[in-house]
Amino acid sequence: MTEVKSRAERKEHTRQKLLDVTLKLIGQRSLASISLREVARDAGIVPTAFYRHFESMDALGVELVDESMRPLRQMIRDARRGVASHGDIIKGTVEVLGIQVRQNPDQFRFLSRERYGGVRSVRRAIETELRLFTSELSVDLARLTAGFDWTSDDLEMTADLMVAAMLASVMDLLEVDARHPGDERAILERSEKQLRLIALGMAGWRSKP
Amino acid sequence: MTEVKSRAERKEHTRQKLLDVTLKLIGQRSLASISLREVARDAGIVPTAFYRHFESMDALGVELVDESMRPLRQMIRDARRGVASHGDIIKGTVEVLGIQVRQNPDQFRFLSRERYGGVRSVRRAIETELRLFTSELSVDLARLTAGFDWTSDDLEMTADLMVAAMLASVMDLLEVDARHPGDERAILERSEKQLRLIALGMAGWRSKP
DNA sequence: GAGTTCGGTGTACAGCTGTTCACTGGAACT
DNA sequence: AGTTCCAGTGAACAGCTGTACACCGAACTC
Repeated sequence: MTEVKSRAERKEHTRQKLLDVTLKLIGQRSLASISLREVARDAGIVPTAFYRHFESMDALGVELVDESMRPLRQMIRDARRGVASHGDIIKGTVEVLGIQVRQNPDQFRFLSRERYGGVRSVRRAIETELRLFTSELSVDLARLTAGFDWTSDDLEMTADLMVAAMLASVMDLLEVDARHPGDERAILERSEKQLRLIALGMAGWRSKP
Repeated sequence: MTEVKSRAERKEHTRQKLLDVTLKLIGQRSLASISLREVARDAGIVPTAFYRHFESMDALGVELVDESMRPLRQMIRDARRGVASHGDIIKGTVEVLGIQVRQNPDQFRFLSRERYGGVRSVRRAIETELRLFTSELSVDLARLTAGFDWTSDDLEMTADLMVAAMLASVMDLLEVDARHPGDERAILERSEKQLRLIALGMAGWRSKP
């Protein structure tokens, strides 16, 4: 049994429940079509109590972006650790990607649903975080291309392409969950090939100053 | 003045108006958050008359996919014609992409919004059309790689990567409309570089049987 | 121990939603 | 000319929505 005592703890608890419940609901519909009352109901509180935590559903959505980005950030860390131990960067990265998506489907679904689909504020929050993700990756790429005088612009461009490719795979992964697990492997293998193709392109690339 | 006479013509006219109005509304919000009454109101029709044309908003959405795919199909044709005359495939393709997005922003916005965001039936309709688009592209790629014994699987994989890259650019293009037109050029140039990077990768690729 | 803070409650209201039903008036068919 | 068809009407419905308001009672502060 989890004993809850302090008022602040209780508040944090229901706040988290509101976020969790919304994430669950996002699994089937878009944020814009989820009502404040519905979220409150599923969280076991009265509608008006919702305002004790967020001033609107949009505000909750923005908070949810932070929450959902955590698995993505974890992904970077895992992937970097994987590089050190595993050897094959690409294989390791794709493996980590598959694991994270399988472990946090709701978070990834939320991000892909609302990235272009929803309210402006949520969209911008996601785009900002994703840009951060891309520039982190381009830092890693800079390390790999050290000595080949890549411009930072070309590094960004390449990182952007890789992120686009990986996100497309993520979305494909999310669409097949009900079907055979074989599809998952197929998608991950294709993703690996795509990244390998890009890496091959990088080998032949010459930055123009 | 456009004179309308026949009953069938009148019906087709309001039907088209319903589709147009919905497309306009999608510019700001997602399909799921647009109400039947709102669409009917903007089309100058009483809510119940809506059912004379579509059995639900979801059904209208599926029709809208067809409607919105037309610019994309046009894009393929233009791009192919551009290849014949222009010489540089990639430059021509990206040019066509920029033009089509600028000319049909609402259609592209609808597709990107609802591709992952909305109702299952609409999502599936878009995914189906996009798969068609990808396989068309892989046919073109097959022609370009003739003699290098690429497997059809690898052709699909590459086409998929290219489509993902181009769609990501489309979405970026849609997000900047209010800002300076310089951003548009920057996005298109990055897109061109990305496709060139992939092409470079293709040159070094060896299909494994 | 008295007083304050504050998550959560319950009621209430105006406004919107999808869908029903019986209807109308003019084009289309015979 | 008489009849049928049918896109569009208008009123009515039950149900949902966000939000305002006064209130409670337990955890906190002093």
